[in-house]
Order: sequence, then structure tokens, then C-alpha cells
Amino acid sequence: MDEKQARSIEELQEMQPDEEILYDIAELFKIFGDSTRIKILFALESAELCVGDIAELLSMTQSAISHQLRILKGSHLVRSRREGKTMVYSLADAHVKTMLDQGLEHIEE
Amino acid sequence: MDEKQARSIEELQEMQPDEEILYDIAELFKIFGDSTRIKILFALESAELCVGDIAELLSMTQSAISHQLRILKGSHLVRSRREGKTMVYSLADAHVKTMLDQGLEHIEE
DNA sequence: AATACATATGAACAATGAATCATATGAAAG
DNA sequence: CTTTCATATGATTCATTGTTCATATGTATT
Repeated sequence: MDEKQARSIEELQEMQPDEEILYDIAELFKIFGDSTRIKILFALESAELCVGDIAELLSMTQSAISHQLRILKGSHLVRSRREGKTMVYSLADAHVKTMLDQGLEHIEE
Repeated sequence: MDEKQARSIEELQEMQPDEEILYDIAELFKIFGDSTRIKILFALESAELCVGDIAELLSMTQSAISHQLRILKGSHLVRSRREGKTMVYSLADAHVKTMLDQGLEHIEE
């Protein structure tokens, strides 16, 4: 059932998710589509970290990391909380981990 | 178990997947990170399609679609076979569908 | 072989986006 | 309140990339 069969263009058009949804999905994947952000996310899968530690871990500047964290936070992939002078970042939810693992799985075949 | 705990930078470095793996994961997500490609992949989830039909379905030029199909094929996300004058494209494997659905699921919350 | 149809490809252009640099904001300690 | 430490931000630069246009390749039909 739900076998791929011959269908008209019109039928297909109606089956597709809304333009806006498709756009949002692409936007989501775009966030994951940068190695710096991927590294940050995988790091946060191991531990909560502050900006400076992530920068040291990835051997990158604090500024570069901060810029990327801003993007990740804007996309609700990470959370942050203040702890004294430092900001502690962590993955926003389990879904992010699922996405990362899915990507890893696909690569490792 | 596997609780997030305080860890040294050195420990964290050892826990991370290889640089190359992380890069490849980012590259994979990057492919999904374009709305044209997402639309193509979702279309192919419904049916096998030739280039012209995809172009018509998405109201885009044949050339633009062909360029994107080339990228998708290079990343092994779609397959193609010749059928007379037309080339029929389809999703490469079930994993691609899983990724798409994962993205859709994350968006629809 | 010549034509028509379907797809692929290369060059060019425009837009996007990541890193850098300089600087601003914010919190805590003296 | 001034200094220091941690982070954020704005502007700039440079590279990447998606689309377009023109054209090439490939297949079938007559």
C-alpha cells in the first residue's frame, strides 16, 4: 500500500506539504549544514558548556562561536542560562540529538 | 546513566566523532538545506518522476532542476534510470525518507 | 541523416553566509 | 566605581552557491 504509482502533476501538487512547511524544513537543515555548528551541537551532546570552553574545544575564536550560538539559539536548537559571568549552553531538546544521530547514522554506512 | 557531567576539555575532545565525520555530516545536512532540493525530495517521496515533470511540478526551469538533481545524485540521495528519452528519478533509499520525515516532524511541533 | 524531444552542462551573475576585527555590553571582584 | 573577565554584536571581507542563459549531449522517430 502507498506504492509509488503513476500520478498526474495535479495530484502530486495536492499531495505535497505546504510551500511554507517545505521552506521551513530546508531552513532547519540549513542550520545543521555547517561543520562549526555541527561540532558545537555534538559537543553539547556530551556536556553543557560555556562559550569559552566551546571555543577552546574547537580551537576557534570566541566571536565565531558566539555568532554561531546565536544562530543555534534563534533556531531553538540550543538553550542558554547565565551562571555568574559565563553563559552555559545546552541542547534545547531530545529532538536535536535525534537529528544529529540520524545524520551520523546515514554517514557511517 | 550517561548523565551530562562536568568534563575537561581534553576528555571532551576524545569523545567527539572525528573531524572528518563531523564535516561529512554537515555536508549531508547542507544538501537538505535548500528548499528546491527539499521540494524535489518530497515530490520523489510520492512518485518516481522525470526531470520535466519535476520542473513543471515546482514551476521551475528544466535547467535549475537538472542542476539540483545532479547534486542530489552526487550525494546518493536520489537514483536515476533512463527510460527512452526521459530520465526517471527516485529516492535512493529509505534513509532519505527517514531524514525528511524527521525534519518535517521537528517543524510541525 | 535530419529533426524533435529530453536532459545535461558550463559560464556568469547575484545573493547568502561564515569568519574576522574592533568594540560594546554585562557581571563580579577589588 | 573601576577593573577584569566573559560574552555579544556590528561591519567588513571573502568564499560559496543557486539560478539563468546559451549550448551541448543523447535518444527516438520519420
